[in-house]
Amino acid sequence: MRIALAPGPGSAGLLRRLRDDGTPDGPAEQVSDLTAAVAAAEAVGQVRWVWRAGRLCYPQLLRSGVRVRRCHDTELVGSLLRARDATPEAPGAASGQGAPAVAGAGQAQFEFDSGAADPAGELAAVVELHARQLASIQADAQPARLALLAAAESAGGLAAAEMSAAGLPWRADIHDRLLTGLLGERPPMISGPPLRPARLTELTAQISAALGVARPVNPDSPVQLRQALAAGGVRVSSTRSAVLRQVDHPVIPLLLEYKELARLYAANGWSWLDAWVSGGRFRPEYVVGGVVSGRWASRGGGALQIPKVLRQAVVADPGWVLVVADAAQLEPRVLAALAGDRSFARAAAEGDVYAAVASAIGGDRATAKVALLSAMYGGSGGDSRQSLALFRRRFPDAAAYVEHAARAGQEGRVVRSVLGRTCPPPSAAWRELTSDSADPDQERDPGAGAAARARGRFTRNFVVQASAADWALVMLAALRSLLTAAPRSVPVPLPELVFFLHDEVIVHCPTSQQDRVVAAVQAAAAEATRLVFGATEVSFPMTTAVVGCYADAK
DNA sequence: AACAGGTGCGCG
DNA sequence: AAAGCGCGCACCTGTT
Repeated sequence: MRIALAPGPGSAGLLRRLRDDGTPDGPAEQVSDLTAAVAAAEAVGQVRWVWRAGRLCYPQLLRSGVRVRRCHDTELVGSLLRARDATPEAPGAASGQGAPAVAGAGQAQFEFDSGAADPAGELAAVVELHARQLASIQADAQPARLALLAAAESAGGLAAAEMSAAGLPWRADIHDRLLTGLLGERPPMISGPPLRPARLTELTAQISAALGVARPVNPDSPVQLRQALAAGGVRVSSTRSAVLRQVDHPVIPLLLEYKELARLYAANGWSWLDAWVSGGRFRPEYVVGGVVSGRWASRGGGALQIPKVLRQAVVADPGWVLVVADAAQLEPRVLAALAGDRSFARAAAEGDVYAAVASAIGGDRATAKVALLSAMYGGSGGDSRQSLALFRRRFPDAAAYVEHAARAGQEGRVVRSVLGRTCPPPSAAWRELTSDSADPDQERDPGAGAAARARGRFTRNFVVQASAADWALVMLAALRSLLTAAPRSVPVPLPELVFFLHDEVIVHCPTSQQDRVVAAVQAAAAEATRLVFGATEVSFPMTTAVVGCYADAK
């Protein structure tokens, strides 16, 4: 059963039952307590809520303790369909001029036109959009796959809101102790230029002394630092750690230590703690579909870049544990399943893919890993050349799959993930830059080849990264539903999804539930593999660790 | 004072 | 000859 929903005014809202094709099945109904109405409908049966966006509608429900199982998120589905239908401007090959930008056919088709301050207007818009989106999915060349993607993306919207509401358990006291140990006491908050923690001040002085400069150098300034290094006879192309590490000079260890600590202080120091951790939880805001490949992004708090040292602060509540699960070597396995390469699929059938590839190409594991990464990322650096050639000879179908995607990108075409997520078309500037000139006298821009190859690397990687994101999203959706659907003879708090990062998920659960959660993770992975890739020899194992502290997972 | 773009580094 | 994919965020620098 589908029910369209529009919130407001206040705690009231509008509901309208829909048939499975999206047409209304009755009149719109006003309810005075929307949350209660949603809870009541969820208790009775399997509802798919049809709403403008979980991002907008769901947090309110969660605050009242109401969860929903399924939804159709017109905002998220709309952005999938817009990406699919986006058409680049006509190539400017003949004239060398970029053709004027023409809105793609689907450009305006899946958007909200009303500001929807009025619930009736929003409900009508939702109902109409939903029907149009269902029809558009049915008209796709691969309707079943796209429908799965739409459902998974919508479920992702639910999971994201639930994870933000639950929060990642975070011990501010441990974090604070860690900072103090590494940086010294927290600098007092005063007006004027911010004070540095003691350890950073100390290092700054030592760095200036080691460089023998009269005026103190600000190590945060690449310009100043490069000048000071040059004055000391050290010439570097940049002040990146990787570059500095190759230099032999007494100041280098000081600089490397400074960089590491300054980064921790700036990105995840006390201010971060004040801003993002409250009530023992870190509550990031996830942006579902925020990356073109379908990976999630985040807004504020740098949720997807928590440094490894801070994992010490992620500690389960008393009587609870963290189940940390990670899809092992996801991208190579995805390539194996995508490409239908028999030999490669056999290599990815179990165990360590890199080791299996190594024995197939007669090299060591590290070489095999470089070859695989080069195949998936488009690298061609000196060391990878030979191993990549071996890889291509031994696994021709896998190599051909990514090379085909690279060629499409270079030629300005788009590529799609296994479930039909489409990469963006090239920009007008790219087309302009790379278009062949009809005028033989006109110099071709020397950057044209580089731009074409860069797009080739992007689409080469897109088919793998986006298909991996498809798999992970379906896995997350399956896990979410397994965790909440589990029968509970004794009332025990439900396990909670608390973190998701590309190929890794953390569930916080009562200790008594840990075995069930681990089993659910494995079941979710198997389900995702079946739904996304059908019958395949490739396995997608998930490693799981049951720990009290995130830092103790692998 | 505010902004844009570059640099650098954290994560996968 | 140059060369790996995708992000978010903080700081610096030059400009308005």
